[in-house]
Amino acid sequence: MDKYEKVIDLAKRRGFLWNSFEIYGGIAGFYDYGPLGCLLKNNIINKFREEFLIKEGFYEIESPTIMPYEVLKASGHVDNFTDPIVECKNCLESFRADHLIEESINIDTEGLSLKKLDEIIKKENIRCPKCGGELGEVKRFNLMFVTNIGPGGKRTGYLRPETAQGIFILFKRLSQFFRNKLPFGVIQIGKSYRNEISPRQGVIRLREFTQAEIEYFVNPKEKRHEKFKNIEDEIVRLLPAENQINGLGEVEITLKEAVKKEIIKHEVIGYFIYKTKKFLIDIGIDEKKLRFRQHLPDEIAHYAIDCWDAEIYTERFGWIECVGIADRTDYDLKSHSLHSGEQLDIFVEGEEKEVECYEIELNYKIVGKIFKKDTKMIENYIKKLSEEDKENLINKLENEEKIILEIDGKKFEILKDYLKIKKVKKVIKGEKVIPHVIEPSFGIDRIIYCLLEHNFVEEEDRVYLNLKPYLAPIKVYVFPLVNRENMPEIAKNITKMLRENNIIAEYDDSGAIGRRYYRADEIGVPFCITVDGQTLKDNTVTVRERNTKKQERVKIENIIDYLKEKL
RNA sequence: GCGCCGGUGGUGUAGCCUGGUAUCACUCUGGCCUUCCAAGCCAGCGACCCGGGUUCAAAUCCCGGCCGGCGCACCA
Repeated sequence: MDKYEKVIDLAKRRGFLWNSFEIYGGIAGFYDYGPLGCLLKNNIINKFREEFLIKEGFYEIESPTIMPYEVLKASGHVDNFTDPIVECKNCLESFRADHLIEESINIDTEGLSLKKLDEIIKKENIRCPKCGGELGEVKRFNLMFVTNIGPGGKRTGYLRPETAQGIFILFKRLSQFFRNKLPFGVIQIGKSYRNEISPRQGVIRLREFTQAEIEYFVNPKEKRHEKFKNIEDEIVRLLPAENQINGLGEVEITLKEAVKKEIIKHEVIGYFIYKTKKFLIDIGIDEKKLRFRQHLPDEIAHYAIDCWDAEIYTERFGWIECVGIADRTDYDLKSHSLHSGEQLDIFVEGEEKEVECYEIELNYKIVGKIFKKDTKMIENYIKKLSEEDKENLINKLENEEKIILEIDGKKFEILKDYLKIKKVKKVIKGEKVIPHVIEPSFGIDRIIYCLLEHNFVEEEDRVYLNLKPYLAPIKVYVFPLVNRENMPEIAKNITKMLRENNIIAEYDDSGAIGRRYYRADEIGVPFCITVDGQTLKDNTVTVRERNTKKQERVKIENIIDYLKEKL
């Protein structure tokens, strides 16, 4: 039995993780969180909120998990989140088109279009490897789950493949919420869906999984971070792209140096690498089993300029990607702006500059009488002119005494005295920019598995989960040492008192005391309270700490304070 | 999705080859006992992955599916 098996076995037996739909045979890629798993997951997510929402001043939003076609079209998922497949016309079996070609004629199909793949199959007369039948057209298999919105299936929807898009499309609302000041950070925590071809490795690769994503919007010209100097001496373990290419290993380096040497592109990414490390270590990931690996040039998304994965070491799977930290630039906002027609930018105050420009107003007394209803149209036209166009117009008017404006197919003759032209000096305080977005994206399910594995401790005579008290699903077990002399009643009352003080506690009086300790240890209960003979005399109980097994006598009336201090 | 291997109470298993409804241990539940780390005693709950075929009869043989493991592929 390897460690993975031991951990999953424990998780299943004790109610952390279960295969979904088990009584119907199960479906790969789906897992249920049982009672303890759910508590643990919520505790982790709350820690995430503490670290990013409270301490960083980010805010959380929650958007739908079903998204209309347009959103995913704009994000590129409809077109690019796909594999090319081809179906046999005879036996209806599906194959990866690119692989079929590579196998049959041994050429590289990287980057070829569907059409091209189709042509190759026709030209080379590639046939079904199973039955020899003719192959159909090459199609895309999209890894998104498709659904219909509303009756009649008129609108196509998809289950979101990432939570990020929900944030991007709220950009206008969000920038207003943050009073139009960069930088700002937005969090979304929730389910995402990918119809994986062959999900395996338990909870590591799921079709429905929980992401906690941050989109941190920054001025493209300002990728420094105000808190970087506080953390720049922190040493991190990095595996830069260059080292991977040259077969070199990891480096231990301060963030300051990594940014200075341009291993890490800029301070913001550096800062999030620090925050990610802090969060993971705070919840109990083993620091020795954590590293940050930079994406290689051929694996990084084309729109990203730097990307680092927090990788966590597991005994069975080796290093697995649990967090991705990417600078996605303005790709998403630009794309949504283009497709939606909304301006997704923000005004950034910059250096004060004095510029000369013209102000043009209509001389309404004259113009109004002449153009009547069309006046408004001319007014709008003039307002929208750029500085350059204004200058051209004014010059022309000077030279030719009149100009003809053509607006919406109508022609208007404008004379010099129709306009009031003023040359003014204006102070410009900034410009409109499309923010860049730095995205740390956490795979919560993977992190939970790694956390369980790293904190699964085997001793000669017991197994325990070394969960931090604040993360442990159940905080306290309460036992009567023996089931007589009122001890069960006292223990039950203590359990009740703990629960009334918001401490999750369980009562257990079955079997011998050792067995109860064992059961509690196995699910990571940090404290066990035992009511014994002495309790009857002086109202004290023993509090036993999970890892050390050491006991301390505490007065019942002080129990709540005692525990709250440690949780 | 391909190839190989596997699937029996909650867990680990015996039985499968050579067809006749299932072994043992642990866990779990209730009780007794027990004054601090899986003690003991009594009683109890609990399983042949699903579907089809062969057969008087299928956990057992055959086929398909599902799930799991490994290898390949995939992982924007």
